[in-house]
Amino acid sequence: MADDSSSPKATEIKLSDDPFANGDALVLKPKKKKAKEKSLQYGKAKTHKKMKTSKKESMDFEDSGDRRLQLDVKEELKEDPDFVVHGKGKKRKRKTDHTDGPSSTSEAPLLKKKKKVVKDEGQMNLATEKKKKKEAKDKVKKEEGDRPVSVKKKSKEEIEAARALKLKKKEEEEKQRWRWWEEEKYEHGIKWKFLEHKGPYFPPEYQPLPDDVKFYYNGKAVKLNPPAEEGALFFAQMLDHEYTTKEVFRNNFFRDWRKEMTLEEKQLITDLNKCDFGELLVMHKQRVEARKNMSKEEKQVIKEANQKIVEEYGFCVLDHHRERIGNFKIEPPALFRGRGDHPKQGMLKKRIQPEDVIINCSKDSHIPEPPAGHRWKEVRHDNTVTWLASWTENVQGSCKYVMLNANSKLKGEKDWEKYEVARRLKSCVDAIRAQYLEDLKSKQMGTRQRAVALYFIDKLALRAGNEKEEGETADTVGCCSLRVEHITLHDTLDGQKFVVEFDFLGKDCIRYYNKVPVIKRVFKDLKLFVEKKQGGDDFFDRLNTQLLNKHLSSLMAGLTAKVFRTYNASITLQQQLQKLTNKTDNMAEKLLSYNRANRAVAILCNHQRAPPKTFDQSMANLQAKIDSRKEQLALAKKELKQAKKDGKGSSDNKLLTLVEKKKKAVQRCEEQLLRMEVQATDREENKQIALSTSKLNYLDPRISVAWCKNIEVPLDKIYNKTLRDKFAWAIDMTENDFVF
DNA sequence: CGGCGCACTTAGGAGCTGCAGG
DNA sequence: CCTGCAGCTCCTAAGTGCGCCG
Repeated sequence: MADDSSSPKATEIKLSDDPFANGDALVLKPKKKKAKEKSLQYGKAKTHKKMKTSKKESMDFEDSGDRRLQLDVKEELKEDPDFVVHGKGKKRKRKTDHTDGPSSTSEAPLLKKKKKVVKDEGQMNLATEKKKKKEAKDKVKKEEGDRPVSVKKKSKEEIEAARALKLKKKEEEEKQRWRWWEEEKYEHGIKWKFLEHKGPYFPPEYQPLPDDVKFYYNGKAVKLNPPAEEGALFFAQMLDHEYTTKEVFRNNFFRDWRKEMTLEEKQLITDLNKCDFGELLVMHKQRVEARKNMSKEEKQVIKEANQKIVEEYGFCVLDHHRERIGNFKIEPPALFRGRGDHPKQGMLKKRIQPEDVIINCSKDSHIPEPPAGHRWKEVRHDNTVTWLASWTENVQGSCKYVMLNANSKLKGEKDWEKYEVARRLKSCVDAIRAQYLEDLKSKQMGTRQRAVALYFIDKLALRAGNEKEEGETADTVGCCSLRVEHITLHDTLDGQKFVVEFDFLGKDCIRYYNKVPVIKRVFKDLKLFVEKKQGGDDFFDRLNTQLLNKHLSSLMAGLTAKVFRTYNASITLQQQLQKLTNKTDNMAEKLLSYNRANRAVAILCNHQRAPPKTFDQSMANLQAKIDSRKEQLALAKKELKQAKKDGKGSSDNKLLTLVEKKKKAVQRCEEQLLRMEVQATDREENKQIALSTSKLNYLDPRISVAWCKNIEVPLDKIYNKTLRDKFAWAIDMTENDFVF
């Protein structure tokens, strides 16, 4: 397993045989897959029937699907004193090792000229790009025109009209789209020249409870003043959630809630356990129910009202173009829901007033009006930042921003740049790997630790792991903040040598569990690092993310720890797609292959999700459908046989057409069955894996676009509307021969 | 030169909705 | 025509990394 070179993670063995090692040599062609590729971790790419899933696909470092169990264990973990080790009473801050900064100069040649490179690559050949995209677009249009109209029984004309309208709208939209990627970039640091907007949208004021809904304390009805009452309602609404059973949540809530009470109320209400929110909860449920049961017309009215709000507040004008704002609504007050064991869960997140909000826009724009009777905290005109409004949130004291939608120029350009940086890493990753392998032997402890950390980041796609203030957030770690207790070293394990077992909570308290064979030198270093340390001690005591990133930026301009995640994710997708897909596959198989390639990335990046609540049920339903279809197929086959028999020797046309008909029926049945089986496989494999995060944030869209073009899969089979909007730049500029 | 705050990306879950399939 | 649920949108928390300041 360990030496499976097809693994996206098996970097140390790949240093020399990386198929992409010499840059552009390799072109992603729609041809057959190479016959002699080593079998990849996902097992059979081809056997669509009976893909028995899960076990086979485990990645090389992963111990037979262990990661799959993680979510189930999450709860237990919280109670397990051996796992959750709390810090030791102070901020986790480290002394830095001064003796071996990233001063080494030998890497210098790696960096070449920066900035320029990105720019040139980005802007290159505007003319040809333009031409090509034009052709591509024409082609699309033609194909759409040729497609036969779906033949439903209903009024064909209506359908036709609707279709035409849709197409027209699409064209319209396309015409309106700002093709910013064809324009010159602004000078460094300038984000816009003109910005105008209406300011954020504030949530509605609190509406006091009707008189017949009462809160009780100690059995007696108490009418609370509105702010306290609002707090009570927040808590009541969450009563069915397990949050409200947690001690920390309850204590935090109660403390903050009391701050909203009048002196009298405060004196009376001293014990949360004596509070009865029952009627509030009932009312809440009734309201939810009522909303659900609204008539179509009522719903339509609400929908239209919302659209009006979006129309008014949801857009801004940025450099002559109307752009969608991502989050124009101020976050309404609520109880803070931190993830995992968050020390601040249950605290009251206060209502934001215009007086808390800073507005950012052009001086010469129409300055947004604050709501009547209010003022803004400040109006500034800073075109070196991308936000339109900001405020400070009271629970964590952090800043919140109103920013543009992902399909905007500002976001898109940054995204494009991100992938270009990752592509530049591709061209020098071999040298960087060689360097850190060398550094594993350094005399400087700091350098060694840096090398090992890089090895993990590169091979396992770990996050950088910034320091966190203790007591402010849940106890989670990344690479640099790993502690001794998160790692177990096995000289041998299950027949493999030098196995490192990781078990820690990462971002969003998602558990990372993995058993990884490492090279001997790394293993030796790891042993060295843990000497004389306790479980709660930092694993890399001479390293932090600043040091690491400083070193990385000396190797390549713009290189930081997170670039490795982007790079390894994208390169993995590209490699897997090439291995898994066949042009001769049918559509369902192609899509399964795409999902599997996507899945390889999601597993690498540890993107998990809670299994859908209805997973087992819906799986069983699907299986039932498959079974009944199988019966149908058997029946159809029998009928075909019969028809053939009857028709043999006869020249009766009726009989012959009957045979043909039956043949078709069998075929159709088979196709449907296959499609369902593929779907079942896909769904099963995806039980606890979230594909969306990597699709949205890590996979260079040009890889997917080129794949679609090459293998003749319509793009909307893999990208929904949002994704197509976000990646419009890539869809527009990518040719079949794109190589990441 | 390290600590901190700001700006921006990445993340999973809740809740809604539209449509496939009965 | 109804309904269940997959897939989407929305929401906001939780990361990364940079640059400023003392």
